[in-house]
Amino acid sequence: MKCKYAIKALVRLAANYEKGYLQTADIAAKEHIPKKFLEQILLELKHSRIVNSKQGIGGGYYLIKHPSKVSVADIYRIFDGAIALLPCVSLNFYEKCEDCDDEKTCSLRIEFIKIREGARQVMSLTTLQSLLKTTESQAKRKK
Amino acid sequence: MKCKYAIKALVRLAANYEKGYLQTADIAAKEHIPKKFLEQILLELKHSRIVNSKQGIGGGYYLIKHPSKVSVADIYRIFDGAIALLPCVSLNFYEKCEDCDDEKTCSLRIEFIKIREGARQVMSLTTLQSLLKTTESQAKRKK
DNA sequence: TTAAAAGTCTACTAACTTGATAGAATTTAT
DNA sequence: ATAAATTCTATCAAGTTAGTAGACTTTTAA
Repeated sequence: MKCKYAIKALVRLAANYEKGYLQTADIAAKEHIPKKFLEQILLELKHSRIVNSKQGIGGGYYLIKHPSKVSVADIYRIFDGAIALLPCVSLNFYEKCEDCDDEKTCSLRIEFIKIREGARQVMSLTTLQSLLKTTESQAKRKK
Repeated sequence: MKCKYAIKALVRLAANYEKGYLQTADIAAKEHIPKKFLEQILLELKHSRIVNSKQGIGGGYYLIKHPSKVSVADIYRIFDGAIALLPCVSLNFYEKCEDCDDEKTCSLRIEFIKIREGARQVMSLTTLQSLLKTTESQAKRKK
C-alpha cells in the first residue's frame, strides 16, 4: 500500500514538476488515499530527499529530483526495503545467511542473484517519467 | 524463510530423485533447518502435490515431479503468494484495487505488469534442475 | 505383537509488520 | 492574530511470520 500510494503521489508531483506546490489533501482526494496516511508517506519521501515541502498557506509538496531520475526501484527500497528475495543476495540490504554453510558456493545464492537482477532491471528502468508518459498516452486514448 | 527452506529441501530431494526416501530429520540437520518447522513445510509441499511421503521405518519424503518441472516461481507462490508487487497485476492472486478509478487505463498497472513479467520469467526459468546443476558444478569447482 | 521410527495434524505463541488514526506542535501568508 | 498548511510522535488493531509443542497415525522390523 505505502509504496503504491507513494508512487501515485509522486506521479502527481511529477506532472507538476517545477510548477509549484501540491497539497497533501488534494492528492489524497484525487487518489483516494487516507489523508493522514499520505502525510506520513510524503514525510518519508522528504526525509529521503525525493520531495521537499513548504509550510503555511499556499504551501505543499514538490518534487526535487527530475522525474527521469526517480525509479520505482528507488521508491520500493524506501518503503519495502530489499528488492532481492533473500537478504544474502541483496545489494542494498545485505545480511548474512544463518543456515548457509558456504555463501561463495551456495547454489541458491547464484540463482537468486539472477532473479534479483531480473526484477531490479525492470524496476530501475521504470521511472516517474516513464509512468507519466504512460499516464498521458492513456488519457489521450480515452478521449 | 519458509520459501528458502522449501527450496533447499527440494534441491536435496531433487538430487535423490527416483532413488528412494529422504527423512525430514536428515534434511533438517544438513541444511540447519529447525526439524519441526521443516515438517510443516514438507507437509505443505505434499498438499501441493510436489512431493509425496511414506510413513514408518525407512520412510520419508520424495519428489513426485521431475526436477525440471518444478520452478522457483511454483514454490514461491505456495509459500509467499503472488509474485506481482500489486494484487491488481497478479495472474494467480488477482484482487481489485480499491483506490483505482479505472483499471484499464491505470499507468501503474501497465508498468507493474512489466515488472511482474521480469520477475516471473526469471523465476519460472529457474527450476530444481537448474539449481541442482549449479550445486553440482559448484561442488566440482571446490575440489 | 509390540516398540520404535517415521509422517500427520492442530493448536499455540511471541515478535514483528502493516495500514491507519489522533493530536499537538510548528511554520507561514495575509 | 489567525487560518492553512506541514511536522512529528505516539498509538492501535489486525494480520503475518517463524517457530514450538504435543498428541496421533502408519509402517516395519525384531
